[in-house]
Formats: sequence, C-alpha cells, structure tokens
Amino acid sequence: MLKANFFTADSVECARKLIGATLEWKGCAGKIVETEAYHAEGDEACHTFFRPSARVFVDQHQAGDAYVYINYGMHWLFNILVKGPSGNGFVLIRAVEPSAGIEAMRERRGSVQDKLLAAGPGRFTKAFGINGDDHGANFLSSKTCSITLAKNSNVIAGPRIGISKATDLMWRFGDPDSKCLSKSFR
DNA sequence: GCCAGGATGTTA
DNA sequence: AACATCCTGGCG
Repeated sequence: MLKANFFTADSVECARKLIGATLEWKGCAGKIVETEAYHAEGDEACHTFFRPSARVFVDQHQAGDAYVYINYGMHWLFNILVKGPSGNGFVLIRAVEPSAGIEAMRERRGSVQDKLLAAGPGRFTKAFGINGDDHGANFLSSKTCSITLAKNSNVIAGPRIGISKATDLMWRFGDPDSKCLSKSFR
C-alpha cells in the first residue's frame, strides 16, 4: 500500500512511479500501465490554468484526493491530486491492465476485446465504474481502494496525448511492453 | 494498421 | 468555442 506521503512529491515523479503499481478499486484491480502528469502552476494544459473551479479544488482538497471530471460530454476522467513543497499537480490515470473483477468490467464496457477494457482514460473509468460520485474520494483513507507500488517496472516517457498546449513536455509515462496502452509510445 | 467523422455536454 | 475521448466504418 502507498505511504501517506506518496502524493506529496512532484506530480511528474508520482506519475512515473505509479507505472507498474497495482490499483484496487471496489472489487476490481489491475496494473497501472499509463499515466500523465500535470502541474497546477505554469502548465497551460492543466485545468488549473483555465478553470477557476480546478484552482478551488486544489485549495480545498488534500493530496491523494480524486479529481474526476467529464470530458467531451461523455467520458469520466480520473486524476489524483498531488500537493508537495515543490508545487501542486495531478496524475491522470490513462490505462490499466485488468487483473481482477474482469467480468464486472466486461458488463460495464460491453463488447470489446479484453485488452481494451481499460486501455484509455475514459475506458478505464467506465471499466472500473468510476464517475462523478467519486470526485473527492481519497485513496489513502478508503477501505475499498488502494494502490501498491511495484518493486521495479520498465517505464518509457513521451509527450502527453490529446492536448494542444505544452505538447513539448514529456509527461506521459507507460510500460512499453503492455498490450493495454491507449496508444503506442513508438 | 491508419484516418475521418460523429456522438455528447460542461466550462468559461 | 474548446475540449486530458471513444467508436465505427472506410480503406487498403
């Protein structure tokens, strides 16, 4: 299980270290294979840059709290708030390789290949049943949710996906060997 | 495998 | 108007 101070480091470091970790969420579980980091200050792609409500969220919540929002009118996206001495930020969970609760994921996702069940930020939340009710939930205080870091994992970095600002930052991280990425790194 | 197009609604 | 996406169908 994560230590209580894990989300008090830089969000870029958190995003990198979460690759390979096992995420458990209300009966479902899987290996985190893709993440992205956002900085609350100075990052034009971060919601805090253009959404006052996101800045309020950072002020009023603690490290480890879930920031869940709806995207393109139909997909929930799941972030974890990071608050550290060097600055605040978010880690977006972009893809997970399912390991438990796969039947429940299949029911929620409909007819897709198993490797695509949670291979994308919107696919992941749908597979795991995450929605706006989970906005503000905290991993470190919940009994049904946890993250356990892997001892070692192969990690590759690349530019973040689906954004139009700050595309030069290499803040997308992933396991290059996983078959459950939202998109290849090569 | 890649690309185009449409679904869908919140935020500011 | 933009948007941290996904699915389908066309093409080869």
